[in-house]
Amino acid sequence: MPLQEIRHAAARAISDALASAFDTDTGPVILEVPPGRHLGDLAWPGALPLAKVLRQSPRRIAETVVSAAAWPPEVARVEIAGPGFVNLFLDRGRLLAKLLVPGPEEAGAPRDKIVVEHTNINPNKAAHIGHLRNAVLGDILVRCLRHLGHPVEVQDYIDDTGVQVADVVAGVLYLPERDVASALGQEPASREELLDAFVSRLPQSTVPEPSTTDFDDLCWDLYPQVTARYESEPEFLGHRTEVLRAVEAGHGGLDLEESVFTLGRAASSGETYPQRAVARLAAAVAEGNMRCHLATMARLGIGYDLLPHESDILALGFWRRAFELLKEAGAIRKETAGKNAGCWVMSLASSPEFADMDDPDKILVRSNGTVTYTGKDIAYQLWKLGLLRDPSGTRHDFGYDIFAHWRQATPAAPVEYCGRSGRLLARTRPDPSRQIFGREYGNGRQVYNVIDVRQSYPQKVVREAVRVLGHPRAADRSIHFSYEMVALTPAAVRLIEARTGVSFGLDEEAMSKSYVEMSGRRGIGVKADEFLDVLSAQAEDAVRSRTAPDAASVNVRARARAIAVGALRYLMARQSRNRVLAFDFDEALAFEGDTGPYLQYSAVRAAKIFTKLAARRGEGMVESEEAASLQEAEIPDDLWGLVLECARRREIIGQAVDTLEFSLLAQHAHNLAQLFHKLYHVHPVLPEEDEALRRLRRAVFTVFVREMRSLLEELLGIPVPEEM
RNA sequence: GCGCCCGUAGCUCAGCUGGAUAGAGCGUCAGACUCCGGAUCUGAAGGCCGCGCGUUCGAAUCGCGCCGGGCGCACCA
Repeated sequence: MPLQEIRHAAARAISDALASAFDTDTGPVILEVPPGRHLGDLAWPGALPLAKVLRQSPRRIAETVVSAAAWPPEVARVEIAGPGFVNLFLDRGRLLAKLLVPGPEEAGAPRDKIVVEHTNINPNKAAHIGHLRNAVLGDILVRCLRHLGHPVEVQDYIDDTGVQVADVVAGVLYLPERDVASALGQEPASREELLDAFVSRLPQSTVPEPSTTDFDDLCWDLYPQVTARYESEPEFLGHRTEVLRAVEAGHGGLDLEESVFTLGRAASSGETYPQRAVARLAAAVAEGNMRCHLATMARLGIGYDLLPHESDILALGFWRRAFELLKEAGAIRKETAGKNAGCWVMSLASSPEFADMDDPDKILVRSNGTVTYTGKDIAYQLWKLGLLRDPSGTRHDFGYDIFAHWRQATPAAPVEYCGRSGRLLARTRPDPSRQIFGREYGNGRQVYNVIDVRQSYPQKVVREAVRVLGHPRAADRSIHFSYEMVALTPAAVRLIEARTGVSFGLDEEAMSKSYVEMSGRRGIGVKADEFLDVLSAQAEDAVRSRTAPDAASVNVRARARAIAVGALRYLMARQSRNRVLAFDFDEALAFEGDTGPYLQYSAVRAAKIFTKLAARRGEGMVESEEAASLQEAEIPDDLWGLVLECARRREIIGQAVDTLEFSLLAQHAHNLAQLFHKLYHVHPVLPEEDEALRRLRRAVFTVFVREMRSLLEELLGIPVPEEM
């Protein structure tokens, strides 16, 4: 933040000087960071391109600017270098002192709410590492926005009426008993008994303990069996349709136990399954998986504010209203002929973005009258933006109730669901009269949808729908935060096959590519909880090998968990978002080099200096009173480099949010850690007898420790363990 | 076919709103403190920045055209 201010002030000084010295518009002034410390702390190369316009040598322009500019007090010295670069040298002591004084966070005007939707895992199987990329990126976005002072509402959308949930239900109800039994890990039994066994695996608490043998893992095993069946026996697809139809009709609040009983009885007597009971089972499957997903994300310190359910979007007629609005706006039409006959389609021909498409129409209502996902998503998006309204202007809204409360001990600690206090996690309800006192959901001024790049096209359609409904500005504020998928390296695939004894049957061509796409349908993937367990175990070994054997009391588990989360989150964050992340076990399990633990280690090590310092010299971190005495300090280049870098947080965050490129933030943190590690050996604090020198080092490391902790824990969500 | 993304060291990736010597990590090789933790640090080797043309005082960065790879263009989500 301080550097950003100085940058603005210096840029203004230059543009004022330009304005007074020359009579033409010279464009915006951009200051950059020069390539070497000897070239200053900030640089303006603008004299070079101006040379032609002003018909003067760039050097002369630079001289004119330098002598005319009223530099802010933070600028200590200005030099002109090379062909005409203007290099600014900052007042080092002054900036260091400033960084040590906790600055007043600028309050600013109250800001509008931002809605961020992320995670959104299909509630029909366990989360895999691809889902983690979504959740981690979404979570970091949320953390950054909040850091910048925005109120943010985090939504995890639950697609509880989709095909994938129906597939799992179809599996339990119709797959041969022996297949269901094998997924359950038990001996073959009657359908009735299997149904009981299946339901008994549902999570027993609001959010269960994370596990790799949980309900979502059971579904993970069952689901591929169903999809395989569809391929070998196409008639089996009829069961999917049947379940979907039941889900769409709703269960009307039927009791789960009763439903299971009815289903079991129907199975043993050979009757058809009663629709409402099927729907109830489907709801239980979705909810069971959702709870497991919350548990997985909790490990990573990721929590939410609201769980909007697709079933509620349908039940509350959100689509019906959106449909009316679209019809009124003339944005959709019913096809009477051609391949889309009988469907309601949205024409995209008039928008330039879609103009070149072969078929610029997108189906929103199928010929059988059901709504496509894109249709529902339009309704949901309108609600998120507060634009789903009656003719009278009243906002259409969900019913709500409290799903859980949660808290975190520190910003990056695991989320704990417990008790009746803490942050509130709400879920939507089909009864709009149910509201939570003092809470309003949706109605965001800006909306981020964190969804992988493969859904760019439907996301564009949603945005276009908002636009043609007369809300071009809102459409611009509907942002698709897209990122590339996580895939597996062939080596990773082979390893999973070897470990599980299951062959995915991939051909030679697929295995010769640089990566293999994960597929829930085929069961190809690395489960999130499983991977976190492996990481934790690995970290635990590492911690034990480094801890003195007599220190038995230390909480090795907690440290290992912090390291595992650090490694994972950094892995997900460091790569730029539009590159496929090819997951490789060796690389992902590395704790050295460009990894999360490297960053954590720098913070732990720096903090350790201060605990030793307190014990041996009775000195602590440099606080505001002592900071003033550093104003005149001579700060050598290397220490200064670290200080200057620490001052850049605000502009890095700003850039990361603007570009949705959080690898910038990860790199920045890595850069800081690297600078620190280099200085560490050269500038010892503890043994230094010169008090002034010791104070300077203490001051620099104070800035570093605080900055690093903030970057890691608050922004990247990477916990800093006590020791590691 | 149309659209989007990627192509930089042996491998994995930074750098891209044009700027001053193209950077990390892994791997390879050679080293480091009786001293705040070696999950660290120092050094070496390793680059027609996919290819070509153009714009510019200046291009890894911008434009056009190729080549190679991926994804999307469903009455799936």
